[in-house]
Amino acid sequence: MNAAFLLTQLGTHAANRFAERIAALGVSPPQVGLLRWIAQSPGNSQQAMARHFDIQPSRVVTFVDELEEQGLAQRRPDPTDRRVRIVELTDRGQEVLRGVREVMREHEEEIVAPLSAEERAQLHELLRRVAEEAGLTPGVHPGYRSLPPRIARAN
Amino acid sequence: MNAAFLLTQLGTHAANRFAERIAALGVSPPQVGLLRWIAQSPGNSQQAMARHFDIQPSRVVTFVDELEEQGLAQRRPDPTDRRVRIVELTDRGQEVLRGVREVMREHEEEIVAPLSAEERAQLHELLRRVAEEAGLTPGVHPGYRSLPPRIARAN
DNA sequence: TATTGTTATACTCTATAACTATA
DNA sequence: TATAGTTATAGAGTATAACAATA
Repeated sequence: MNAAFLLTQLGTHAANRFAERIAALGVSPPQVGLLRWIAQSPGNSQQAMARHFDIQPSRVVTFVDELEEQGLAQRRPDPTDRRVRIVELTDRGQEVLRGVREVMREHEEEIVAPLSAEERAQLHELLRRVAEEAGLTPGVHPGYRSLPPRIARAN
Repeated sequence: MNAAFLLTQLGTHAANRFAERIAALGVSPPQVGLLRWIAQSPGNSQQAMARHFDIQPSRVVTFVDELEEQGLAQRRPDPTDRRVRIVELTDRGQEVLRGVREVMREHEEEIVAPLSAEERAQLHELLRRVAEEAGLTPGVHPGYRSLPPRIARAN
């Protein structure tokens, strides 16, 4: 079992566990990504969101529709360009986001549970360097675009 | 960016890169998983395969169909139980598997490229312990069952 | 003419259940 | 009555292209 396979295996495991945890808050992993980004970069359009996450604009529509239906975000017209719809969090969305942050802390603790404080720092630094070399955008999940999302993978 | 998120992000990246590499050999990630398992545990039924990978028997049918159409594996009747179909590799399947192993070495080298030999050993050991604590079956990819396989994840 | 957001459509992956042939 | 393999069906997730409103 080489490091690349362990990364794939653990990455999927971590994503699955996180999805289970936030399901209790009524949100999905991509919704969490959007909530966090909306909070951090307020006043942005859906196009900006599509560019940031490198997804299709039509998918942004679906995600924002979901957030709106759940009362976590709302669309607002841009006063300077009537084509644009600015997306912002509702009070309830900010509340859910606080819950998400707590879940993230619990999740992190669970994943690195078997490691000492020193080992955690070591792992973090090694992963950070590998991610940097791979050219990954900090905070943005690369998704599964080119990957047939099936189960019985060897790597 | 905590370790859990880095694992998710890097795991997806590694899986995507591996899928790209083996696409040149004409096989998909799950096909690689099956090829390797068939080679390592010869004479097994499709049911055994479904149990090992924890997937539905109906999916095994699809995967083995694909392998057969590509001439990489073939079904053979079990002499002791006429319900059972034993799956084995063809010569061409074994040849492709050798290519897959070479690709795995190249892939591993690419992922850990920025690390020294000592750091690679460190990372491997840390990942191994985390995977063990998480209860992951060695060599079996956990898949994306409970995870909405979308792109804009926060974790 | 280009851009924002939206809708429509098709395609892939997956889970479930029903079916057949054997045991 | 249970099991191995298969087929059929429906549901998610995704990509693509076309569209209306606006710039």
